[in-house]
Amino acid sequence: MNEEVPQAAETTTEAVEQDLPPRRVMANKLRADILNGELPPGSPLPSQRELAEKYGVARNTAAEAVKILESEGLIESRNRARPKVRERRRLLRLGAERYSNRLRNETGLSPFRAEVEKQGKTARVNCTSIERVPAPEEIAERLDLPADDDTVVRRENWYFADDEPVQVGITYIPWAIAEGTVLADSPNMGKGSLYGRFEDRGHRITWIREEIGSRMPTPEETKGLAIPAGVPVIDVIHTGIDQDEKPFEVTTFTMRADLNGLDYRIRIED
Amino acid sequence: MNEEVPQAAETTTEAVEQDLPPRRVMANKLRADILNGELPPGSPLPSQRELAEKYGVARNTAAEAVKILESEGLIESRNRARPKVRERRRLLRLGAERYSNRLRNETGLSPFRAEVEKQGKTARVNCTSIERVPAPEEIAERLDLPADDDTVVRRENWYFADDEPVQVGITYIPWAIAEGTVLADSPNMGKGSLYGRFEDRGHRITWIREEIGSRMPTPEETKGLAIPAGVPVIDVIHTGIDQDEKPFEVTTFTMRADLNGLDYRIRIED
DNA sequence: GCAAGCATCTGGCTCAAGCCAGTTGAGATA
DNA sequence: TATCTCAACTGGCTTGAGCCAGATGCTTGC
Repeated sequence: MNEEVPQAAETTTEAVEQDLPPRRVMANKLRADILNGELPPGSPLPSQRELAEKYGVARNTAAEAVKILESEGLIESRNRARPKVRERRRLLRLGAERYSNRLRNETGLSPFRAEVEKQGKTARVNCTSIERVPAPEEIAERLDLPADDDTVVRRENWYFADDEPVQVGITYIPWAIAEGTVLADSPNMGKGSLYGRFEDRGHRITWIREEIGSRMPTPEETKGLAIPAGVPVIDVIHTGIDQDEKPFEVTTFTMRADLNGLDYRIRIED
Repeated sequence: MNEEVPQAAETTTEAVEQDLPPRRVMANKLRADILNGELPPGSPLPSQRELAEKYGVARNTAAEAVKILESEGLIESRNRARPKVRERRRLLRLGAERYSNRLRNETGLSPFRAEVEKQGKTARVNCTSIERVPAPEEIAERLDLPADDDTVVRRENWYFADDEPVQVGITYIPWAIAEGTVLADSPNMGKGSLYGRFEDRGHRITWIREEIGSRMPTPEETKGLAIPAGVPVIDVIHTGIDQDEKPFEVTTFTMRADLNGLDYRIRIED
């Protein structure tokens, strides 16, 4: 490096520090390095001790700066190994077409499988429990259950793409519909999967309602879905509605937001 | 690879400490107190110094435990005041009906206003900039713009509910459509708002595509939307599509996830 | 060429001490 | 009664010291 070539404008740099505490200044500089490609995705950060020396702060402070970036989702640290700049993963895009009756009849696949395999990954679904329980209030409302008969079948499913857990779904089915069918007691749904069985019982999926929110995961979810720090979850309350406008099924999904997205095409009614 | 599928078990309490580091144990106990109502929403936490003494740890450690809960979105700390248990706010529920042509013609309101006022709040929208720019790649794709003519009007809007900033939207409109209309230069859209003007130009909104994701906010977003720690944002890439299946507008929304949710009712095609 | 063993390094976590700016509430003042 | 002042307190943040378990990489022995 020889002559000083004057910079144009400062697209980024020196708004970085303006009486901010050292850990913030440091975090800002590291963030800039990540965003401008100096620290490309996948590359390990320098050690805390090196960073501390480089920026003239205590190791503690350096660690805090790193933690800031971690909480922003820019950095991933695994156990006690070097933290790395997080790689942007390709999202699973979940649309409404996956519920299509035609698609189901043609492929015989469940909505999740259909979607994941379309995107070139390997799908796996684990049904971890099937129980008969009284419906939680939120669910009873959406299923229009009478107060004196709110028994539902609760089915818990874990969804994997390429052997990585990506979401959990809990399906609630009115007992009146599930009774005496595989819905009530078998993890194996057969051809056409869940919605095939609903159709057998006279409920053809015609509308869905999707209520979508996002929040930070609970500790249980963090553990169960192996969610890295700085990654939220997307919550979806999905209601299946049949040809007679009757809800026949509610599923609550909890999905890792770094691996899943939603993609809907919706007709606007006049 | 044996995936860990956690069980229900442990409805709540005493898995709390099992060789976890003190700050975790402490966080778990505090979390339990919050979830079981001992510390109701809105109530202030004891001071760090009190907590430290109560749990027999250094103040530093107590502060870290609090920070854990903050990052989970359970606690809100404002500047240098006592942290409080976060109150669950009512969500703005954004559906697709707000784009309805009939609704627009009847009320003359923009989609956001229609939705917010329906929910009994006061809506305000600030148009902070209108520029003519080349379309970012993501946008050009969705608008089907030819590479040699990718000029768009970029309109930045800030949305407030009851005077609180809840989302930002950036709308991109092909220059060919905006040229010579208020779309190109005026913050004031007139009756029927944005989509009224599109209709004037022969583009009646018929379909929308909504691509939804979630992530932690950038520092700019945190500042601009006054997002508390532990709250993610919901990203929506919204594409407006007309009666001829032509996209005529793309808007990217960034919304506070603690104040906004989405609620779609979607017809399943056979 | 390969596996096992081992010393080194790293991040996770805790502590005690301390400074500072902003919040808070009680009491004084108008 | 309403406003102002001010001292006490609070959380934010930093430091430097230190312990530990796990990751890492080199060396040794087969």
